Formats: sequence, structure tokens, C-alpha cells
Amino acid sequence: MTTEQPPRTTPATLVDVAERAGVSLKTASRAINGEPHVAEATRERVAKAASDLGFQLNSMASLLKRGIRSNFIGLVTGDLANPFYSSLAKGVERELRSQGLQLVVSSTDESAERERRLVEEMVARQVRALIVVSTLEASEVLQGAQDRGIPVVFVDRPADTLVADSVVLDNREGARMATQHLLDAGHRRVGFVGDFSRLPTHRQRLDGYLEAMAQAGVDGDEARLLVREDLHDAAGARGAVLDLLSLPLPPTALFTSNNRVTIGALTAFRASEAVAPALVGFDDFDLADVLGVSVITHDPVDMGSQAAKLALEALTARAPRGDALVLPVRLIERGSGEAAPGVDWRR
Amino acid sequence: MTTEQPPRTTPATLVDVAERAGVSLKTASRAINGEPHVAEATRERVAKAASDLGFQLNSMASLLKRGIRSNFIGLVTGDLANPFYSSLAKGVERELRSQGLQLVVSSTDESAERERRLVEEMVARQVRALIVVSTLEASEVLQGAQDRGIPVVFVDRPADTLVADSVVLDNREGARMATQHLLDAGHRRVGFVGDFSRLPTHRQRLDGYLEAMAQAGVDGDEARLLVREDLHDAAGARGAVLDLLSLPLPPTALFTSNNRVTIGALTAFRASEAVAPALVGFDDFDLADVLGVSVITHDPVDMGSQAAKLALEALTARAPRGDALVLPVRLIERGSGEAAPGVDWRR
DNA sequence: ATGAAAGCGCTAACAG
DNA sequence: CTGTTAGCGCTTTCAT
Repeated sequence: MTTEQPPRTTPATLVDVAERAGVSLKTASRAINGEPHVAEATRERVAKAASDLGFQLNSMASLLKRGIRSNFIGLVTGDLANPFYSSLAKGVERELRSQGLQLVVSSTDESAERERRLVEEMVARQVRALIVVSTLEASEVLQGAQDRGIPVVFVDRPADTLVADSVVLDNREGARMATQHLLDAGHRRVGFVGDFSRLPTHRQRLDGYLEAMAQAGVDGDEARLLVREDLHDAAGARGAVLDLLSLPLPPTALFTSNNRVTIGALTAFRASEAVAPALVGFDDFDLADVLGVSVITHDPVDMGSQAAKLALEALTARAPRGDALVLPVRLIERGSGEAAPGVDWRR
Repeated sequence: MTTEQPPRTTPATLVDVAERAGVSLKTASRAINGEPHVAEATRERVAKAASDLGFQLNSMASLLKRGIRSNFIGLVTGDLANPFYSSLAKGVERELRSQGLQLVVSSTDESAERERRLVEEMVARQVRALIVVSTLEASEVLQGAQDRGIPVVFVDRPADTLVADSVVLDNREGARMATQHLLDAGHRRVGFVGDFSRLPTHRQRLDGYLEAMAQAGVDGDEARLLVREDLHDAAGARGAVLDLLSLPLPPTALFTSNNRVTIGALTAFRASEAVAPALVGFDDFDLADVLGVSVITHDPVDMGSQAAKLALEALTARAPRGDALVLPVRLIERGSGEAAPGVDWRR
């Protein structure tokens, strides 16, 4: 069935197809688009002509005519190479695909400047909706997008000043559970290692940690001595943990507030002579089971789907209510959190 | 600077802007697009009018007129949630972004059927070029894309029947190095655990393994007893490794042919009573250093960039030469590969 | 069941 | 420096 190709110049248009099939432009259009009121024979003739010509509807023209400005949803995340974000992207894509929409992705690397540029670019390219893991320092452009009628959905981090829907995790409760778990194992000096202090996720997790600590009767100031913040990559977290471990009164347990920080902590444990503290991390990760690391887990793929669903709803002209959908988190106990103070949980 | 919004009906068009600025349509167009030959005062007036109206160029119309069918490059990968693919995506995106193009992503989950659908969809949406990690069972649609003038670049897995550029790793050499490294440590019974046997990456890695084994004087049939294939996820790999370990004459060393398989093997080690075999894995991964796992490493982000570069070149009408760009790999020794037979490398 | 004409919003000639 | 005239490829009336 080798269809001989036409001499590859300009792509065939509907007019060409109509001509070849011996019908009018409109009939060809009807046939191609599967509209009713076309005789079966005609439809087949058109289909044949189209396939002979390697015809492909020009979606630009089609969409222009229909007044649709695009079929794309934009996703602006921190860093695609981070499994958390890429899982999110996967969830978004899966949901959109089922609706015939496509996903355009981009990474800000947590730079507000890049976020601004990316959002502007996406707006210029007329994405139908925007799903963002925002640095929150670029809300003007997001406001601008919203003003232009492009729905904005926040994921992972709730909207700051904008009135927009968001999908977030139960950060505070997760952190509280993690910390409580460590306290229950008999620890008092529980440290906290966290991401950028400006992030709401961070702040909520810190709050949850402090809440648990306070409830256990640990003085706030005392707890804060064991808090390290603004660690955005594994290398930085590693340094901070080494620092904590070399304290005169080092923590006997650690709550690490995201996947990269947890990995940095594990690297630090390996590099340190000291007994590894007990550990619970926020975010599950590959090999956490092998390493016996207890974590606060959740479902980033689902989170992406939920965000996509909100974006799709928003497409149907519903005004944003500024709701935050809070997804549950769960503790998985693997041993690292149950260790008694001073006892190494690694084999 | 609260710009009052127009009563949000239909978005403003260039005509509206021109009218408001008191200039002709074309002058407005020139001003908006930053073309030369516009008086500074005029330009400003137009800019003001545009911003007052919340005007946004209709890219559909603009592109249609210019005969451009889109600004998007499609990336079709196996699974976005796999760090290898998401890093690839990151590299592609970074490269495209610098050229003002956008990235549309999708996951096939290694299903040929899905790949076909996704490619067709992307072609229908008129992506400028396609970058694919192909299952290779869907080459007709890719051929179709190419016939329609859409350049196709293969990543990770070389083109099968198509004449198209590709970017791949030096799989055979990597596998050879890994196996050699294990043999050098005194191992003879070196096992191989691999992905789908139909994948060229798999076959090349198996070849490299067999080559090293043969050179070390191990009989081919003997080696094949220690080969397990078609393990595409960690769970499957885990089972296969447990199976190998329970052999009467189990391997004392293992070469695991990709990141998931390696992770599955590590899970198996943990679950097994037996002494863990020495190990070298293909693909580096988070915590490999913490676990002391030696790996064959490479740069997936760069791989994405290279693929994007080829795609961009192809956009300028250059006919595909069917070249394969082979990216180097490197062994990182972390201890797991140097263990003497029968000695556990884990602390 | 089919077709003719109009025009989506924009840019590319070609004037002035 | 600015404006006028076409028309990109398609879908939408409104005929027939």
C-alpha cells in the first residue's frame, strides 16, 4: 500500500482535496470533519483524495476560523528533572490527553524572572489555561494572564494574592505526623531541615513541626536551634545536616522537608562519623524502602490530574472561587523513624 | 497602575488597537511587532492603546498568515515519571526555549498503540518536529509524519526502518566496561538483568556484556544462563534477581542494564538472605553514592539538548542523513563493583 | 445532500 | 514613515 507522495511542495489544502475528489470545498470539509449530510460514496471519495495527497487539516486555519486560540495547556514547574514535578506533569498530561488537549511544559528553576518570562511567553502563545508551581514572586504576570481570560491553577503552592483555584498537600499535618512519630520513638531533639523559607509549603511544614514540638513540651526557641532553612538542593542540605550533626547537642532525629533535602541528609549521614539520627522525610522516593527510610507520602501524579481537572473546569467559563483542594498525606514507617535516640537504624 | 479592564467580551483585535490609536491597521501591526519604519510617537500611542485594551496578538491568525503551522516541538517519551525521560525532557525544553519554541510532551508507557495515537495527534496539531523515544513498533506513523515534512529525531533508541537522525548512548561500550569491571574484580559468574529484549538499547547492552564475558573466556552458553530479560519495572527486576540468587550456582556479580532494573536489584538484595552480589548498573541515580553503587553514567539532559539541536537543524529543510550521534558513557566506581566474589559490599 | 460567498485576525506586497 | 489591498486555509451562514 505504498502511497506515492506528491512532489512535496506546499502541503495540500482542502481545495486540492475537493478538486481531486470532484466536490466543492464545503463538501470536502464536511467529509473530512465527519459532519453529517454527506453521502457515503462522496465521503469515501474525499477520504481517498485526502490520503492520496497526504492531506492534513491546517489546524491554524481551522482554529482561527472557529475563534479558538489554541489547544494547549501550559504547565510551569520548578524543575522537570525533579521526580516530584515530573510526576506532576505526568498526571496533568494524562488528564488533558483524554480531553484532546496538549501539554506544554517548562521549568523555571525557581527563578522568578524565568517564571515571568515563561508565563508571558505562554500567554503570548495563547495557552487555554495555565497550571503553575509558582515562585509567587511573579504574581503580576499571572494576574495579567487571568485578566486576559486565561484560567490559572496553582499546584503545590497555593495562590498568594490572586483569586485562583489551587491544589496542595496537607503539608502541616504531614509535618506534624512526621515529627510526632519521631517524638513517639523517644526523641526530644528533633531537627528540621527545609527548603526556601519563602515557600508556603515550607512554612506550613515548619508550622506542623513546631506544633508537634510544642505539644511535646519542647520550647519553641529550643526547637528553632535545630531548624535549618533555605536548602533547595541535596548538596546544600548535606552541608546543613553535617552542620547540625556537629553541634554540641546534635539532634537525635531529623525531619527533612522534601525529597532533595532527604537525599542530602542521607548523603550527610554517610559522610559523617556520628551515629545517624532517626529520620522521617517528606515525599517518598525510589529506594526509600531499600534504605528503610520512613516518609510522608502522597500522590504527585494524582495531584497533577486534579490540577488539570480544575483547569478544564475553569475553561467552561466558571469563575475561580479561590478554593484550595487539599490532598491527604500518609506516613509510611520503614524503621528510620522508630529508632531509639542514639541507635543507628542502618544495618 | 490598575488598568481598568474592558468589559471582557471578545478579545481586542488589531483593528481595535489601530482605531483607538488613530492609525491604520498596518501601522498598528508594525508597531506591535516591533518592525522598523514607525515613528517613536506613533509606536508609543499604539502600545498605549494595546495595553489599554488588554490586546494580545492572535497567534493563530499571525501564524496562519505567515504560513507557519505551529511553534511547537513534540516529545514522545516512555514515561515522564522516569527520571531518565524527565531529564531528557528538561534538556529538550532548555534548548527549544532559547529558540522561542515550545515543548509539548507525552508519555507512551511503552505502548505501541499509545505511541501511534500520540504521534498522530501531534501531527494533526502540526508540531514542527518530533523527538521520539520510540517503541519502534509504530514506525508507519512516524514515516507518515516524515512524509508530511515533519522532521523526526530519535532519542535513546535509534531509528529502525526510517532514515532519520538519532541521538543514542554508547550502550555496547558501557555494558562492556561494566562487565569488564566486574570481571577484573575476580568475578566469573556475572549475571545480566535487562529491559524488554526487543529494545535496541537492551540488545546493545547485552552484546557488550557478552563480548566482555567471551573475552574473559566465559562460554557463551554458560553466560546466557545468568541472563534475564524483559524486566521493565523495578518489581519485575526484583523477582528476576531473586530468581538468579536462588540458583544452585548463583551469580557473584550483576550487571543491571538500566535505572529501574538496578533499583529492583537493590530491593531484591534487601529481601534476600544471600550475600549481595557485586553490582554495576547502567544509568546513574539519586543515592547511588550513598549506597555505594558503581554505575555507568551519562548525561540525559545533554542528550535531550542534542536531540533538540538536531530537530532544530532539521527545521531548516536539511534532509535527514540518518546519522546517529553516539554520546559517551563513563564508569563511576563506588565500591559495589570491586567487591571480591562472596564479599558483601554493603556496610 | 451539496455549494457559493463571506470573513476569522493577521501580515505581505505594494503603493503613497 | 504610513496606508490600501489581498488573501493565508478554513468554517459558517444561507442557498439550492
